Amino acid sequence: MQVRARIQAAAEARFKRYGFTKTTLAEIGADCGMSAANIYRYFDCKGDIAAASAKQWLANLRQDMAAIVADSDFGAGERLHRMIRLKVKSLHGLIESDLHFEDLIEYVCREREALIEAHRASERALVAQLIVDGMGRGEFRPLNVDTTAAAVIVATQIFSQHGQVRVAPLQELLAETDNVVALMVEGMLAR
Amino acid sequence: MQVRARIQAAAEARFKRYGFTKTTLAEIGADCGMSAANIYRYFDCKGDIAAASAKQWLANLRQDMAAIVADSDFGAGERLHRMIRLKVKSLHGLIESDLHFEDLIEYVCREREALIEAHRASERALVAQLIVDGMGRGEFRPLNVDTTAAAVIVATQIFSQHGQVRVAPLQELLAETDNVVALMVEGMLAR
DNA sequence: TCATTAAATAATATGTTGAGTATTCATTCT
DNA sequence: AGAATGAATACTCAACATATTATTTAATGA
Repeated sequence: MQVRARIQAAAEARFKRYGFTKTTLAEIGADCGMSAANIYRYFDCKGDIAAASAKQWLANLRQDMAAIVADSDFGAGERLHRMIRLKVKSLHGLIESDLHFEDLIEYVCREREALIEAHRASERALVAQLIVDGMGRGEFRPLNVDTTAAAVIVATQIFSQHGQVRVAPLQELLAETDNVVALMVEGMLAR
Repeated sequence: MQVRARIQAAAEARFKRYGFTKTTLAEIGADCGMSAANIYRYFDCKGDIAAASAKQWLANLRQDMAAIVADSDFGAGERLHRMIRLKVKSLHGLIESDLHFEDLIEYVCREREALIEAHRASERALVAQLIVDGMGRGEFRPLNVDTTAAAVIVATQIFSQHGQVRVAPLQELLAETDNVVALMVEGMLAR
């Protein structure tokens, strides 16, 4: 395994078990059989390791969402439902895993806004793709694709905020999510 | 003016100018010509004074929203738009007023969740009323009133979070709000 | 030359103290 | 008795010292 990947894996394991702030570079280095200083040959700073993990997690999520979008066995509305549900479930699972990922999530949300915003842009693109597809099928009425995609993402954003996710049980979150998406899909359908 | 009201007014003036945390009970007392200790005859704690102010502000907002709901010159969809816009504009105005209300808002959101939740319940009730009215007019299709009202409130909630409000300019917030509401209203319309 | 480290430095977190403030209470005033 | 206060107490916050940790640098070994 490449050194960089080994470092990232070791760091991820510790972030998971002890949290981001309570993990030291010395510990990560020791896990990889190297000094803390040497880590800087592979990452510019501690936060970059966390960011790399987060980026990968988001990329996985995106891939799973893309798979749903691509599955044309289902209607566009149905796929939208599934996509948003997946997103909510994934984040909830991460937070509820009783591991100590919370401060890593907080760090990334606070210090790496660009990462989050890029992911959100990808989500908008996926929804846009779904909308185009839905219009092509005659399932959706003619819509302003970008505006509508943005509206869907922002309206469901609340269900992916850790503050929100922490307090509500998954079932409740999913029920509310479904209601919001259902209403929006209904607004998108062709008459 | 009643003593309690005088205290509240004096506190509000200072909260507005200097912020919640930087205002001391001694100052509020001095403004009312009394000792800090005596304030405790009228409020149980400092936070209760802030809560009373917030409660009143929310009650005002609710009243303005109710006025919009009651104005049957407009269609239900149009009234929903106006109601949500008013909410977004009001909070934005409060935060942008360059006064120092921010820490008071944070305090209330953090320590007085019940107040916020009660207000949100009122909002849901107003939207529910609007939906019933819209259905009565034949403007809306038959809907599950409570579920739909909850969906509208939660989907637009993001526009009333100070974290969100602080970063985005009002015009942008309003545009996004309108897009979300428009899509949901479209989903509510009778065919 | 590249990978690595120990040691130096910078930044951050932790702990401690003192000052300031919220809250309580015994007492005074009316 | 109800209204109010000064003084006592408890709590919170800012400033400072200390310890940990992140990051840089100069030096070493492959």
